[in-house]
Amino acid sequence: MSTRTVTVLNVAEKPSVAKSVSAILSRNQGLRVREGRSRYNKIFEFTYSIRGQPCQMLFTSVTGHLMELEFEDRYRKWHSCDPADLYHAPVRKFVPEDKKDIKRTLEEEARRCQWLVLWLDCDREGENIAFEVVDVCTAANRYVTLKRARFSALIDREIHNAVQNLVEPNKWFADAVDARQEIDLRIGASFTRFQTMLLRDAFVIDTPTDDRNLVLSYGPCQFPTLGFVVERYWEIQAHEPEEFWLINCSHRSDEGVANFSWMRGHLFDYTCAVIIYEMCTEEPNATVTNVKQQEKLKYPPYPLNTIELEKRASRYFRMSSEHTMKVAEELYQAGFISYPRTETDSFSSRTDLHTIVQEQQGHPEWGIYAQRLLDPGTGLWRNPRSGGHDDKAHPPIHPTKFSAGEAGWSQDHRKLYELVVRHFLACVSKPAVGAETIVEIDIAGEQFSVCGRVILEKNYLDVYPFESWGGSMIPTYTVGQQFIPTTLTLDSGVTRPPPLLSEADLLSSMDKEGIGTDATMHDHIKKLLDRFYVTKDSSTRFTPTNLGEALVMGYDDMGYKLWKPDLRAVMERDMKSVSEGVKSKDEVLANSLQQMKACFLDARLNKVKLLEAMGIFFERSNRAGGDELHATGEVVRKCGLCQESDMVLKKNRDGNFMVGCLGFPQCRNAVWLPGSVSEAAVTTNTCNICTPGPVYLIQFKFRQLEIPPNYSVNHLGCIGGCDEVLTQLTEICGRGPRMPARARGPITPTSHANQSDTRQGLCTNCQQTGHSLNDCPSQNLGSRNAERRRMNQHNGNFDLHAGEDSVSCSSCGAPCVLRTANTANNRGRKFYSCQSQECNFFVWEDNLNNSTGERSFTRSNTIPASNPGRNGGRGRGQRGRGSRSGPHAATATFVSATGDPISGRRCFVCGDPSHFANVCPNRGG
DNA sequence: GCAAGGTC
Repeated sequence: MSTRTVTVLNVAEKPSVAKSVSAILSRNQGLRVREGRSRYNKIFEFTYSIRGQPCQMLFTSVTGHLMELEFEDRYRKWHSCDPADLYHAPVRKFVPEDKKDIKRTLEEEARRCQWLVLWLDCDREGENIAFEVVDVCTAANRYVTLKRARFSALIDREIHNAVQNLVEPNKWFADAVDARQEIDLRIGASFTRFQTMLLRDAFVIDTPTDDRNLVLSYGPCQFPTLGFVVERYWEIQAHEPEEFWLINCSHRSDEGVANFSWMRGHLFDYTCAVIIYEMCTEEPNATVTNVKQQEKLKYPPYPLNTIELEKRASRYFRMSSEHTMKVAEELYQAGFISYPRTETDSFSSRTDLHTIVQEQQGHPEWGIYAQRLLDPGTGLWRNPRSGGHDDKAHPPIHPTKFSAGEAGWSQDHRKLYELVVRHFLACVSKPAVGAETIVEIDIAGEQFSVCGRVILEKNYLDVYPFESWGGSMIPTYTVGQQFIPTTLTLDSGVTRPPPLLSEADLLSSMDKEGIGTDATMHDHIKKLLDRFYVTKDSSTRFTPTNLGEALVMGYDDMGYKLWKPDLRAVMERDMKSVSEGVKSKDEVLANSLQQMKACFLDARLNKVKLLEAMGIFFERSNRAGGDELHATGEVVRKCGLCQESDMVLKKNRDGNFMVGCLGFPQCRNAVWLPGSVSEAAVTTNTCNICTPGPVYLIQFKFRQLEIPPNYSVNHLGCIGGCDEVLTQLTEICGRGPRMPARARGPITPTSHANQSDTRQGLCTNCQQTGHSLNDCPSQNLGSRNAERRRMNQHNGNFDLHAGEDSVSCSSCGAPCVLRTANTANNRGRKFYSCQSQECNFFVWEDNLNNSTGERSFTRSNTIPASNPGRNGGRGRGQRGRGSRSGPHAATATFVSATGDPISGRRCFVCGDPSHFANVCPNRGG
């Protein structure tokens, strides 16, 4: 061991780490600081001893990556080569202009050093940056000795331990990043050039930018992010509202009101609901069967990491994630909050949490709370929970300096600082405590329940007003107590589509699927907005633009998952293999690029899919010569929306008919016609109902196999809104162009609030353009259609291929045919349908067999046997007489749980076929 | 003019 002092160049990934580590190692003794070439990256100097070796330590930093990857010059220009060449064009790493000063500092300092110690973040990117630093330093001084400091937190013990146990840099980690960079560059550049050059000039793309400057970028992170937005949008469009029924019960006493909920939730079968409701109203006496009292805790949030900060700022303040990170960065630079880019959501046991709280005691708004927190007598303190993530480099985001507001702060600086402080104080507080009482009652064998809650201690909620926990008082009940409900109603509702994705939803999806990193997610979201792929409304919800939807649709029609997270997931797995030494960088690169090139070439062969998808939304540009997709058709009426142009009948390339406004794209009024239309021609006959006229009638011919048997193949119809046949067939068969085929995966009925803001001009009832929900022509038909569905459950597209398994209709005796439903909710489900056009009988096949599952619970024509007590011989004489064996009827007779045949057309109280029992005037009570 | 990843 030489006793001669060696000079050691230490390099951290960012200035803050250089400063912290220098302070720890020098113990703030003899620490000097001087300027480097870069104004942000200072150089700290102090003496230290590494394993007995006296060292003159120089500590500086970079700012993230020092180098970028680019194609060689001759491939840089867009028209310099075929985009497919970019999969093998030579690439090089270089130091960009704005990093040259850091490079010069490293070169100058390296020349006078014997050792180089790499203090970059201990993750893959950090390891890669370490090798960039090594490249620069060894080019200036090839004799320098390389060492890596491996640390897991910026705390004394870790740092001293790291410097006394220096290791070798990990090439595998760095290789993994090299592979990722190269794949991202080649895929991104090739697809971006391809789709931009293919589409930009071929269509009139109405974006706020000059067409010539429009870039239709593709990237392995931005496209899956776009995919999340489009997928949700399609889910909303494919949603078929479904009517459901539920029984509500309330009870008012001297102590207040209790609103009981039906424990079945709701039923989709009206007849079932009516039967049960009937039983309840006939024996309305309620018996309290259970009173459950329990203490409930509402826990404070986990310590704050980047994604959570972005999500909460979006939810509480509607700040964009990009703006949040900008403001957080400024607060960090000014020393008010800790480092804002961190995955960590648990505090190290060594963090001095009390001191952080102490600093906040003087704040006019939360100072008192901080004082209470520190007073052991209050018992308010509780050690923070662990969220389970630790990036080993930074603590959770927390306040680092007291402020009651600074002169230069904007409202957003104040809000974000307040969020960070209140979140921190909440984390070290006790959970809120509530007392919950759940009361269950039985009415005629049906169970109902209500929950009351009293907040006993607010605790953390006192300092965290962003979260709330509602209390609700209910009267006192005892088991066995009986009462007559104040109200007992049969109510209806309709399933709603899920809402558009909010910024917080989007961040969650990206986080879950591994798209981007905590430091880049907001960039990808911003990129979608900058590229005009999506728009964001005032409640931070995202809608794809026509451009965004068309691009995703084009690749989807090719059958590629380029807009799904899968590609990124595969790359992530490959990177992991490289970083573990399981695969080599070259192997992964060769394999991955070969596959992606094949995919690229295939996509280019199938470019017509992209063109077709774009053609649905955009006019062909004259620049590209001609407009084959929008040939002018016959005039049907004057457009009621723009009141300028004519609406004409058109046939799209995919064979579907529509009536669209010639003012397109300025006016987007359109009526989509049923997908089952095979021929359509405008006649000279006019409608004498629809205004403003004239509205010319259209002679339609439908494909027989695609419409229910009780509809005629030929139909003279009106698109003005008066034509119920057309409306029904549109509902049954789906609209022509695209939406029915877009429903991906099961669409779960949800009860979210009505869609407030979908794409402009799109009706939320029928999803067509040209009118709003309020004046939707299908709106008033909705209830009639629901009624029709109840009467005649032929609510599907029918495939008449399976005719052999026939049974006799129990209603009229005619043969029944086994068919397959083709609606979104029942696609593939078999049912028997009577062949007689006069008879409406049908029964689901799985109700005849012993099928099980939720579907039979919610949509079955028989009452589920979830409540066997109901058949206990109560009610009117005939009820309970039935020979029902299990949850499903064993014969083709359409029966209720009680065994009663159900005609579906008469009132159960008076037998009158003109109404149902819930509105029967003879029902009484 | 293209990606995504660091960071001021």
